[in-house]
Amino acid sequence: MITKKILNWYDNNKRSLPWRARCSAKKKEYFTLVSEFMLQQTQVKTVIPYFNNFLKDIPNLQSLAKVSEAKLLKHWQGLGYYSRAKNLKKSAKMIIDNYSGRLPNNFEELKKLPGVGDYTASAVSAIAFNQQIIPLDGNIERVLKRILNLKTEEEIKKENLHKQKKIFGKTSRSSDYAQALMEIGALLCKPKNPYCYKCPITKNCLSFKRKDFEIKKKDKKIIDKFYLATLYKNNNQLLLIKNDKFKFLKNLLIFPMKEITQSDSLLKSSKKLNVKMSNMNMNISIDFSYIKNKPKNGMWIEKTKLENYMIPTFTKKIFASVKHNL
DNA sequence: AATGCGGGGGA
DNA sequence: TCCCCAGCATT
Repeated sequence: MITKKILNWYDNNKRSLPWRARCSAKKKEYFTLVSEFMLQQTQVKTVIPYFNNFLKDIPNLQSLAKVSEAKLLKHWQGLGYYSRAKNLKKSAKMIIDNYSGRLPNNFEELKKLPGVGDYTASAVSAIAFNQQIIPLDGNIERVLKRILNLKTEEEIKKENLHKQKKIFGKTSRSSDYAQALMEIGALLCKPKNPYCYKCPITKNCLSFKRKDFEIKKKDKKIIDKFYLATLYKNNNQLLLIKNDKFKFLKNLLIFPMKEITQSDSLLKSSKKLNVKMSNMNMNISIDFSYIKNKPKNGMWIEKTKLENYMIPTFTKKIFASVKHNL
């Protein structure tokens, strides 16, 4: 039985993670909520120190609901996806106001919390409340695709993956089982060079049988975009503006810039730079100039103090690549 | 159904 | 370099 093999492997091989520490039910709920928010698109190894620091300073739902924005973001600094932090705090407030300070124990109610989608609602249901539900994260998705050797567009659709989850069977240890499946994905059934020789379920695995471990995923198109950024300089200061023009980095600080064509980009630039952002590739040409036609809503920032502001990595990258010319 | 959101780690 | 990570919200 696949369920038993997986749980047995998990019992002998699971990592010791801070949010897996034995504790009261109430604390378990809080641990699960915080860790699941932090783990959204972020590796376990990265999250561990953040989780520990967070819990030291913000030990329960009540303190989280009252924490200052500055302190909250400070704890999140470097994790990325900062709206997760704000949503986590909002969720804490809602749980206190609407659910008497205890997490709702079912998928539908959990999904009403901001920042909680299908995955997190399923994961919390299973992990904190031992509900018979298997979350579909990147790890379990990969394990499923490997076991069934799913390849075609039809086969790898989310809807079909949710159907196929039934091959994992049922167990009364739903909390452990959800974590066990993710653990197998993370530790053994890796995207490349999976450790099949350690895997407890190779006998059930079609990819193993066929010796075909390639994972089929929807192909994302990468678009090249070309921009001309202008560095306005005034003594020690550089001009940044609040971005209300481009769809990315909304309301955050960027250098004044405009989109240009590829041929223009080839012609006019004193310096060229490639910046990768999200799934966009951007080719940025930098133009240097002194004060002229200052854009509206500009913000002069002393270049040595650039680091003190909340500035997106995108802008920092451009700055870093040109600062020796200033 | 696509796309934007950040940043880090590993090959 | 490129790929992926215990995804979510918006369009």
